[in-house]
Amino acid sequence: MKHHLERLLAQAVAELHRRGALQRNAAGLVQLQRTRNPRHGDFASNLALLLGKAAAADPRKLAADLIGALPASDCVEKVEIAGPGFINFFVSRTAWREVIGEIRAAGTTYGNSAIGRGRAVLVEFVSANPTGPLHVGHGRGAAYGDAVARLLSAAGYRVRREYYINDAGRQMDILALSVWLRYLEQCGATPGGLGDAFPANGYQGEYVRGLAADLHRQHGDALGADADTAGRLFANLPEDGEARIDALIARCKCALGETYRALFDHACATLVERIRDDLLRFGVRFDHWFSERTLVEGGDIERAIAALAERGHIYEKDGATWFRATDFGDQKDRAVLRADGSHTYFAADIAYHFNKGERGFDLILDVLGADHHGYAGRVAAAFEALGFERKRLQMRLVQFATLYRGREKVQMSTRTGEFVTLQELREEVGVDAARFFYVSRKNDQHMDFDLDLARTQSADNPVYYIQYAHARICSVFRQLRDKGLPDADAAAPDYQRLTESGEFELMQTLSRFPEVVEQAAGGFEPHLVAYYLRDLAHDFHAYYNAHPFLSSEAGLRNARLGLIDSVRQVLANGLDLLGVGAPDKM
RNA sequence: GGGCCUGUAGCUCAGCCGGAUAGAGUACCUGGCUUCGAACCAGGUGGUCGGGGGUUCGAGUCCCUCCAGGCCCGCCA
Repeated sequence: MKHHLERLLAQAVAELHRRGALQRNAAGLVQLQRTRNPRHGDFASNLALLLGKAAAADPRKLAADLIGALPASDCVEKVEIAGPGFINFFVSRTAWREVIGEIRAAGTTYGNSAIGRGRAVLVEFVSANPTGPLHVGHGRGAAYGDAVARLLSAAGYRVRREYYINDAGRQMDILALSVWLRYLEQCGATPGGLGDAFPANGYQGEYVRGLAADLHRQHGDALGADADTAGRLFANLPEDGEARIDALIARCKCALGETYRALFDHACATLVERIRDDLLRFGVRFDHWFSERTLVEGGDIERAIAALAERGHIYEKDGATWFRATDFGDQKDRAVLRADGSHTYFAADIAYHFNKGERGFDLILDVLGADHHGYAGRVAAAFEALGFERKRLQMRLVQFATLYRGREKVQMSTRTGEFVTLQELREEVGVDAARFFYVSRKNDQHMDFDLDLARTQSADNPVYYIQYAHARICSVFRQLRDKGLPDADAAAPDYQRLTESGEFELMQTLSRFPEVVEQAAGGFEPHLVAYYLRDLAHDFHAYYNAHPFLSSEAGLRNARLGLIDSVRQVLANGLDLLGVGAPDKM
């Protein structure tokens, strides 16, 4: 509907231009807006105001000329000039009624568009280090990234979801060490347990003991150390915490030799598998799990640095190798190779984005936690420095959800093991409620998540309000069958029978859905869909309370059933875009 | 010190490329089930859009400045 009217306006502009009444063909300026006030019609355009400004002409006269040049259309009841030069469109009732047939014909594809033109897009999200289970902070990135991916698919993009596994860094060594130390406890090599000897900056979560127990079941004491070795393990360690844990890692590698790799791999693979399973239960499926280690072992980091060097963006200083990020708008230059020749975390990410760029995606979207925002600038800088078009790489930051239990703020740290896992959240509030809550705020909006409230007030969650509308409609159709009434579509419904204002409000809201999806996809803003669905559910519930559907008069009944069936369809389509279910009954 | 995000009703938040009288939920008040599901609906109370200046036909929206909160600023990952 909106696009149709926009085309009419664009034709009017072209016509005026052809007649010489307009300096330039400003069809690109055409924009329509849904009105807030019904007295302003259904759609309004400020086109004459914009053109009047550019041409120093009287906007009201321009508006009159535009209206005069407007092609005839059955959709348009009347067109008016208002205020300083707005053009107000009043859409005919017949045109509104057509949306019902459109929706029912399109079914699950209603709302889809082709604005993506089949372009390939890579969406990378979550990408949490496999050093522990996912927690509620990761949940937001998962819900957001997946909803964006669904939106982009609906908008005609070819979408690939990817998870980047940081399986090569020091954090993973710390994890492996932590598991080994717990394993030594299992072997009885450290009588009474490690107590205070366990490094404070190691991973202290209970799941580490679980991994150690797995190892002990599989290997017995074979990966252990005798009491003497275990005793020497903690002798003469550096005072400093970071140096201390690095020394422990070195001793662990030394004690285990080649089997260190097996320990490391077991911990990593187990946690990745757990994360994958966790996300699947959350309704999120990735197409590809990209391992950082494949970059390291495949020589991709050297290649990426060489590519930067070839373009003159690399220099040496203090024995280290630097990327001149400041040439690309970053705050400071960044090290890629340390003085000892090892690569930095950033170097691996340059290689990863080099790889992403070379895979030929038209659009690359990184969904990052807000704590990585300082990091976004340097990645974008490197991407451009590698010769890629900067616009191809888009980043969206997801702000943290601050957790509360009542008034109390919940502190979270993977290392100390104090966190609420995604699994616990799922079990407490359910997938649908959690996902809807996560995406019902803008990604860059800080979020307070009160766990007590989420649990006790789950019935007040807007998601139930929307799902209830869907279930209610399904229930009406069940009633129809129970009463032995004929199928609503036995004869083609005559929607001319719909004349109530509540019915036209519903049709208008229904017709907005494709616009909402388009806008939400274009701006990576799933929250728009969440707000839209609440509006639609509200219009439906109001209609439900005002008018009976199962009227004894078949013509009116079938028309109304057709209308609410299209509401059901749009509710289901919208919820699906957010990864939320649309139950038949609740 | 620098950078990013945020500031809209008591609370939690929307507000599309600047558009007409700033909207929801929640809380509070008043009504509505003998009838398709009351997890619902109707009505009401509630606003200096953080402060100040600027741009213009028009500013919650753009620019400048100040204030407040969150996060980040390593040859860690």
